Amino acid sequence: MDVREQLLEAAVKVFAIAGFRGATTRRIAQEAGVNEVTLFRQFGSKEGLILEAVLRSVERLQDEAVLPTVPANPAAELLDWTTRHFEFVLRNNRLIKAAMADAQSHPDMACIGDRIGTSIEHTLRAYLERLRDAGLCAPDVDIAVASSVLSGVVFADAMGRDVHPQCYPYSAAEAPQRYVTFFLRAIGVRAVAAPDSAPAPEAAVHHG
Amino acid sequence: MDVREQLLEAAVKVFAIAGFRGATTRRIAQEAGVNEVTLFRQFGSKEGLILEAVLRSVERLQDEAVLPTVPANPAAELLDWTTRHFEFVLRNNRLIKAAMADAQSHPDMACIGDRIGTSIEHTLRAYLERLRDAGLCAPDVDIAVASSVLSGVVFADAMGRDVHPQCYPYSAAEAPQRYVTFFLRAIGVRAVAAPDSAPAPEAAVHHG
DNA sequence: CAGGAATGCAAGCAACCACTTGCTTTCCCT
DNA sequence: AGGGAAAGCAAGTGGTTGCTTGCATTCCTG
Repeated sequence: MDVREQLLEAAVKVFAIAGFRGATTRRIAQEAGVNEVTLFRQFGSKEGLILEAVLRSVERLQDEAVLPTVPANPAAELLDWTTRHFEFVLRNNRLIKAAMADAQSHPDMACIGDRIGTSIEHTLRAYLERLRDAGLCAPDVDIAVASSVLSGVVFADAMGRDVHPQCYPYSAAEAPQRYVTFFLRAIGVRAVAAPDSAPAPEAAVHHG
Repeated sequence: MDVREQLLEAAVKVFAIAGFRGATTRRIAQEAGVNEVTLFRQFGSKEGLILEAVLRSVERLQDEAVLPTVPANPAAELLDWTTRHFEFVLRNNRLIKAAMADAQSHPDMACIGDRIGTSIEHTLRAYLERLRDAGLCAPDVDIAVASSVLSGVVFADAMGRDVHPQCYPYSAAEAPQRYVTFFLRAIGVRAVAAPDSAPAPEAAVHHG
């Protein structure tokens, strides 16, 4: 494997654990199995390395969770999005925490929050608007609030489950299903109606 | 004002901005308008100071948001709790971010997350259980999920509104009302309360 | 095989860090 | 007024950090 690649991987790893100040060049180089001098020869400075590493790490996983352009099976589609989004935030738990904390003194780091924000904006909220326009949920639902609620509970769970687990008596595996069930009821989506248009991608939701 | 007090206030302030490693003793002392040596004479070490400062700061606000033992007006009571909790997290936005990030390398710092968690556990969730037992909401609501949803959206909004404001087209002032309205509908609480028991829900928020 | 580029290694530099020491000054209490 | 505790001040100590330098080694290519 390339030396640059090893350094980039080690940089995100150490940064997620120790933050910007705690991620020393010696530690990153050791983690990468590379001499510290090579780090500076390749990236010029610690800042250059960490910034490039975090940016690349964010870009790589921008589109893991997607939603269809035209809603067919809200229950299954929202469960799929919620599960993927939840697992993504859970997997990058520490990286997100570190980036959020360092974003103040290091504004370029805010990209990760911005990326997640625009992702939610352009997928979940747009989907919910189409859902409402298609008459598949209650017509008077506040879409912006609904979007914030679903993405918010997913974010809070993924960020806080390890810190205060007493708030989450259900496992991480079943959390998305529970949130989606609650959410569907909140926005007035019927338990699945088998429409004539499209069959259900997954038989995850039982019939009513 | 006491020198200890000045140092404790300066410590939380600087820690919230710069994190544990970034909060140097020189900077804290300067922010407090106190000689650096006094810091060590009073608290022994940087760790002792910051830990005591953060702990005290957390304890101070554990009792800001409360809920009644016996539910009377769910809409007003939940709006009051949500508003106070939201304003608390919003006000301590950066402190929470810094503590979350440093909690990994500094386990004693995790108390802030733990404190918030138990606060939610012992106030909101217990309240919702009583609400259900009193027949004031739908009987089949998943209380743990409902509690996570309301506290989650409040947390996510307060933590992310400054980073990706495009997700929050409504102002911070009206956010609690919107979330509570959405939430009440989700758990099946009727919009009405007895007109003689309490006036408009907004009246319960200010003038405390 | 020759030569240049990339990497490793040892050492070091200036800055900053938490923390200490010795001494002077201020302030409070009787 | 006087004595002791608390605070300020200047200087310094050992350790760490980002980054550099000089040189030996490896590796790839023509």
